[in-house]
Amino acid sequence: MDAVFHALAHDARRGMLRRLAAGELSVGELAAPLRMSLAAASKHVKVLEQAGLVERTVTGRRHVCRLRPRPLSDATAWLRFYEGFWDARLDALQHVLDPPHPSVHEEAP
Amino acid sequence: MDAVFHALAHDARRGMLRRLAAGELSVGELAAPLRMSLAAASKHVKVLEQAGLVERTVTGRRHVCRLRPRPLSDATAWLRFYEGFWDARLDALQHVLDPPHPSVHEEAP
DNA sequence: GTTATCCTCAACCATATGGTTGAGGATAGA
DNA sequence: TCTATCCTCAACCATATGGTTGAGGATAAC
Repeated sequence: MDAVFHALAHDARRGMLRRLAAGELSVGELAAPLRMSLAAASKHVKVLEQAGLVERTVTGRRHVCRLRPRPLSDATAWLRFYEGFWDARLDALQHVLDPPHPSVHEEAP
Repeated sequence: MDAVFHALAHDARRGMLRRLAAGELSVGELAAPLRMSLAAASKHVKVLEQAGLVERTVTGRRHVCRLRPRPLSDATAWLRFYEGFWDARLDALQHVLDPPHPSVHEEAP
C-alpha cells in the first residue's frame, strides 16, 4: 500500500500510467515525452513495477510495459472509506460540529 | 496531488487519517498509539497538514486536528479513471489481448 | 562482422524522509 | 509561583529519492 501511494506521488509516474491505459509502451516510448534522461525514466518505471502497477515483457532489446491496475483498486478501496466526508454538506458542517460524527461510517479499512 | 499521494504513502499517516475520521484528536492523541517519539508524530501531522488533509486549531497548549477530506476526493477522482481496468474480466483479458483496448475510456484525467 | 539502438547498471550528487534527542515556549493546575 | 503537560523547534543521523553521466550488454540492421 505504501508502495502504491508512493508510486502515485510523482507526476512523471502518473503520466506513465495514464499513457499505459491506452496500450502497451516500451520504456523508451514512456521516457520520450519526459524532460529527463532515459535512465531516470527507467527508474520511474521500476518504481511502478515494484508497486505492482506495471508489468514488463522483454522482447528482444525492447522492454514493453503494460498496466497492471489491480493495486489501484486497492488504493481506491482504501479511499472509498472517506467518501462520505467528501460530501459538500458534511464538509461544511465540519466547521460547525465539534466533534464531527459521520454516523454512516463505523469501521476503518 | 503529489503532496496528497505522498501523505498517503505512510502507514502512520493513513492511520492518523483513519482515526481522525471518527472525530477530532490532539497531536498527542494521534501520537499515542504510534511507536515513535512525539516529535516524529508531529512531523507526520505536518505532512498531512501541508497536503491539506488535516486542519489544526490551537486551543491553549493543545493542537487539535480534524480531517479535511476534500483532497482525498481529488485523489479518488484521479483513480476513478482506471476503474474500468479493475474489472476482473478486463484484467484477465490483458493477458490475451495485445495491445489492450479498453474502449470505454477515451480521455485521461 | 560492424554498427546503431534500446535499455540497464553503477557511480555520483543534492535534497528529502523518517527517525532520534535535547531544549524550550506556552499554558494549565497546584 | 511553581510545576507538570503539550507541543514545536533545532540539530543530528541514516537512508531514500530523483536526477545526472558514462559504460556496456544484448539485440537488430546492414
